[in-house]
Amino acid sequence: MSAIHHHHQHGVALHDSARAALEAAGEQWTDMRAAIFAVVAAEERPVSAYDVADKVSQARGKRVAPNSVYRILDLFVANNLVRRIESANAFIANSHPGCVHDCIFLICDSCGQATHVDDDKIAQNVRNLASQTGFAPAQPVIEVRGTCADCD
Amino acid sequence: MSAIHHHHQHGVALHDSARAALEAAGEQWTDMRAAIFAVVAAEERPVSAYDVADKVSQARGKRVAPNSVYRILDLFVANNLVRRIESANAFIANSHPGCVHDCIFLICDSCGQATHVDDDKIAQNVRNLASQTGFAPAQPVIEVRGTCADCD
DNA sequence: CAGTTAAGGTTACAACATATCATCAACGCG
DNA sequence: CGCGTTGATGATATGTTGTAACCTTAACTG
Ligand SMILES: [Zn+2]
Ligand SMILES: [Zn+2]
Ligand SMILES: [Zn+2]
Ligand SMILES: [Zn+2]
Repeated sequence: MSAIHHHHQHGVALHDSARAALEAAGEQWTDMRAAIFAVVAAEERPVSAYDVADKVSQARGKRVAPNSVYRILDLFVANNLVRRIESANAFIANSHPGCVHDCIFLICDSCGQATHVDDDKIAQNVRNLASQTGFAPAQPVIEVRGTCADCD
Repeated sequence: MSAIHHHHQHGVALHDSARAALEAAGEQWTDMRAAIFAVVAAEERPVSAYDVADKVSQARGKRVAPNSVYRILDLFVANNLVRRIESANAFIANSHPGCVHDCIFLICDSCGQATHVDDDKIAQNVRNLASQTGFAPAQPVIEVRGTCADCD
């Protein structure tokens, strides 16, 4: 495997790996959780928790409070099903739930699309740099704002 | 100059370079701007715009609305006097206003302290990675959450 | 002087996030 | 069965972060 890779999973396959990953962690895959994951996974761009709340409310024909959405998104983030995009205060489905990386996201300032790339070498360099100064890195945040190929 | 460096400026010196950088950009260094810069520069941790508003209000004995603070912080960020820490929704003074880098910040989840490091090689690798996919990088965001040496 | 610009004030509102307590279903067990 | 426990979600309130719209003032310009 090269240090740089790129991978995707769509629709049912992604849903299934997400469910498997969550259940492997001893958590339940409930209807509510499935609905929230579906909404996040349907988007190529990061979605805000409030957007998720609106969409899930529509899908279920019943108001779902942001509060409940945050609870579940936090659970997803903790279990690597979803990643938080710090520079957008928003969330995006992890295209490879079982597999843990210090992910790098390229976020288009024009269309909002986020591309997920992993480069373990860069991530390791960042962690090493932090360690050199006596800092114990827990979670590198590497996001690149710019313009995607389509919007260029 | 090594690719990795680390530098600081304090008190009057920092204030002076900030002023010089802003004026070189054709902007004014007003009392309000000086007061806001002073508040941000006095902290080793990222401060929220609302914290700045409170502190500046105290310092001037007159309420300053967050709105005004945001206006000026945005100007500072645009001119590289202050950096925004995306993962904290907060701001920190740039320790080297004249000098442009893709800065890397190490933010302690325990005490909140942020350390500013520059490593042009890592930053360049991140930009190159983005470019390889056809993405035009404008602004890499590289922040590391973790625990500082003091809190360890 | 009138016209223009830049800085900042005032008010209102929108977007993002958390805290607290209540409800309900599922499960284990005497 | 009745009962206590746990985990998931609901309801409501509140806190924090960020923007929009419009106004006032001071300075500079012709
Ligand atoms: Zn991967
Ligand atoms: Zn785009
Ligand atoms: Zn530097
Ligand atoms: Zn610390």
